[in-house]
Amino acid sequence: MTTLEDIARQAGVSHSTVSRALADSPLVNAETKKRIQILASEAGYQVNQVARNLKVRSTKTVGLVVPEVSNPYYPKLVQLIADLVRAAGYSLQLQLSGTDQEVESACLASLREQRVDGILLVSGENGLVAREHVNALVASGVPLVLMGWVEGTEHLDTVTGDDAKGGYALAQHLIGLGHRRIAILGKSPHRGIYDRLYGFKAALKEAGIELPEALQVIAQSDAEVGRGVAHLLALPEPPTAIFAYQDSLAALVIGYLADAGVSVPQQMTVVGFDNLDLASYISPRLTTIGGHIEPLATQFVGLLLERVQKTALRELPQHVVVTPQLVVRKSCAPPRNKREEK
Amino acid sequence: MTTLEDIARQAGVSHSTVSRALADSPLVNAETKKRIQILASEAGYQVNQVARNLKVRSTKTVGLVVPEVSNPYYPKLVQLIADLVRAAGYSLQLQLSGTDQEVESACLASLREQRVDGILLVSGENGLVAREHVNALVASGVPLVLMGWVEGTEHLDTVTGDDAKGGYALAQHLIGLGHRRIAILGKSPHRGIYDRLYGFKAALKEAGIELPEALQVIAQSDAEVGRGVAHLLALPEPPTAIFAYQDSLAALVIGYLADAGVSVPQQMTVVGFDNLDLASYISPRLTTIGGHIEPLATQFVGLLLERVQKTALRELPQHVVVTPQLVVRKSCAPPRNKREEK
DNA sequence: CTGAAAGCGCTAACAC
DNA sequence: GTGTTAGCGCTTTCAG
Repeated sequence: MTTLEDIARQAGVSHSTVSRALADSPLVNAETKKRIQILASEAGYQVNQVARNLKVRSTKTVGLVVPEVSNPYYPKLVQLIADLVRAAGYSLQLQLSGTDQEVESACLASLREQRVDGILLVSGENGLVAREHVNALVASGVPLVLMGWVEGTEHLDTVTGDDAKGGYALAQHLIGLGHRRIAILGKSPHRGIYDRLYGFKAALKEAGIELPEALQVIAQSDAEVGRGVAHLLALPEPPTAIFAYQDSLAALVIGYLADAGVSVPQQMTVVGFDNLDLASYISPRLTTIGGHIEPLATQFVGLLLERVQKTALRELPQHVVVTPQLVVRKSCAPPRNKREEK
Repeated sequence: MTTLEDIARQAGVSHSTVSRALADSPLVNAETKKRIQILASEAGYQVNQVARNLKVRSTKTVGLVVPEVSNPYYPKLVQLIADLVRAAGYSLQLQLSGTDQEVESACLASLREQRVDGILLVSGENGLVAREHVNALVASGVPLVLMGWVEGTEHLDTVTGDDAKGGYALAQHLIGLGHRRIAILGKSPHRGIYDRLYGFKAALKEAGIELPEALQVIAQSDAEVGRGVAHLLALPEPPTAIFAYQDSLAALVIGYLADAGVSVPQQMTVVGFDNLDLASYISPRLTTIGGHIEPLATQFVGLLLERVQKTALRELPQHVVVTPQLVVRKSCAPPRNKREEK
């Protein structure tokens, strides 16, 4: 691997001159600079960032920890973040924390050892657990911003979507369509997802609509979604609409409904949440809540880079919240009885 | 940031002893070792990997460059790779090369500057373009393995799926079902995807089935897929089956067919390629070609780590090819006329 | 404008 | 067993 020294020798100058020349410093004679630059590029020289980083005490790298990338929500986020980070001239160190809190800790530790300039932490579905780790990190002055709701993080910079508002809008939409018997279906509501249910339920309550236990199904796996759908259909009085509180779940629900010969939206209304790409390529196209991911990503890296770049005054922790929008597509219709009434 | 020196001072020993103790070297007295370890953990000491890397001339990091992560094919791959890499004790440096060859070059350059121990390069859809860069890398001895078909890479380690075989199997399946009028639809076939078409066409030819121009539609965007579907349906003699040579395209096709009131598989058979997760959660569940991604990922990182770890004898370039399987689900049926004949 | 020298934090001979 | 020393390759004073 060629070093500064190597090309310094070739150019007959000292390695510091080469360093300056390659940094395009005005302190070096234009001609020698040119000469050195040419020499370097001919030799295929590339700075050794690890040496450079050691010296300048910065890596121009931000760490991103997300739970996984096989759940389609995250890739969308990662792509946006990656583009923003790159645009700002930083590299991205991606860590997948899985669902395991130990792995999350390990990720954080690794990033710190790597001396990344800042950390973007997306809380897992079970809420963040590596709290001590995070606190230690913050205490040690590493800029960190958190995405997702986690209890007791007022002292941290955070960005979150206003899921409650989204859930509320969704419920209102269904109610407006005439639905009164509405089911909800999804994974057990951990903190990350609790709010969308909260808002949804609030709207139902306001409208005086009951949400009996029988219409609330918890499904942790694909197979359980299938069983849940079967359960709902077998009810003496089945729902006319289902709120699957993640788009991928909604897609699954639509599939199981089709298996049972129930068509969407004619015989059943289904709505999701997040407006992932899949929402627009499944059929019927999904009515959902969206538009939050992009601003979330922007604020996420914006906030971090602000912290990273101004080494000076450390201000109060910021809490950004982004309001999502209702996205109306094709998966909803008035309930059957309503239509017949007309 | 606490350093070895800091805790050496606290422990009243030299920094090298601390270094040894933390590396759990047997060369240091058991008691002092214990004492140092405790001290270090209390102080929240974390090695400075950048200093360490500089010294040991290795980063225990591998670079992964993929075009993007918003196309659902890649996240699946990235997840698998990330898990394998982590399991082997390496970190992952993710770079998104986009569709732009300049960006790809920049990614490669950045990884090299970062002094990653090896590079996993997934060729973009347009085939790899940063050839000079890749050659330079290989010449400079950085282990690199390439995923995806690219011309003139016999001198590189590569892993590829046998897409031709997959395409062939798919066509045979359709033919077996009785289809004779079959359309293909997808992006303009660059090298990365050419083979699946090649195999598909070969099977048609063998069976004496024509594939007129009118049944070959190129669609670069979502909207064009819609137009393509409309075009096919408007044909005097429309196809009875459509091969959309990427799962996400197939999903889109199914959606547009639904818009036109054409149901799958009753009125139209649709098949995809890759068996992404979405293939099993859209409805109808998609018949496709799958099972290649996992072995591809395994071989990909296996090959790289082999190269990275044995600094000794550099063997001949390896070319691994993985054979995919037909995955039969619900999106195919015999063509209408056939069924009526019975 | 350029060179000499120091030092980032660590590991690994090499002494003792 | 432990300390001393010498770098890894780079940036950046500080002198000239």
